[in-house]
Amino acid sequence: MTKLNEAFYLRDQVWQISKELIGKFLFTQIDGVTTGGMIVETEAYCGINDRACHANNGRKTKRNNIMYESGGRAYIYLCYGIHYLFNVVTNIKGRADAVLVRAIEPCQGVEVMLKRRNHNTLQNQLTQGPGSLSMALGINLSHYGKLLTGKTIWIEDHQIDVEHLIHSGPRIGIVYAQEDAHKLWRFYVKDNPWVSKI
DNA sequence: TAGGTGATCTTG
DNA sequence: AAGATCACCTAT
Repeated sequence: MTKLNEAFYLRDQVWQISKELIGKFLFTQIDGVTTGGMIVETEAYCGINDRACHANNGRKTKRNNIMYESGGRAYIYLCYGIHYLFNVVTNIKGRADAVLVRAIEPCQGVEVMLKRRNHNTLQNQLTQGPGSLSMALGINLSHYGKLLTGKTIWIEDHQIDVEHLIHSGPRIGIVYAQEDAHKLWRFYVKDNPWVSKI
């Protein structure tokens, strides 16, 4: 039950970190209420040479500038005008890598998550897909840039060994990325019902 | 399967 | 300045 420390996030090779985040636990604490669950699906986005990454070709805007800071912070952005997507910034300052968390298996604060999502009963859609997950956890732009070593958003290691269950495939929704669209940088727990449907 | 919604990029 | 695109989700 230890919170991942800064050193975990400061490393290179974001795809490795993306894979290691499977089986870890993502939490938020908002208004005294903790919500969260086990990460079951992630995608790696690798700096200026990855055509699918927001920092591709050195792009740096008001939206993505936090990607260039040192790892261990939250990069959150509005997608399609509606959904807030949560990413984990990794690598040292100046290297704009990030991991998109795409799905969690809920374990804490289910009642509050149901309310945030306007759901009555616990179903897989509650935290399936990056937009849904963020809404369930109450993540929005007020969390932009927050340190993941802090008390609002953080990730814990519960010593669960899922490595043998992790599969990989191409990332979702990035067909425009040409040859990079074929990279196997999406990681997920095989046969886990909380993983998003393609 | 279409449409909502807004930041960013591209085109003229 | 206008138009296209986009790391998505929900209800037809």
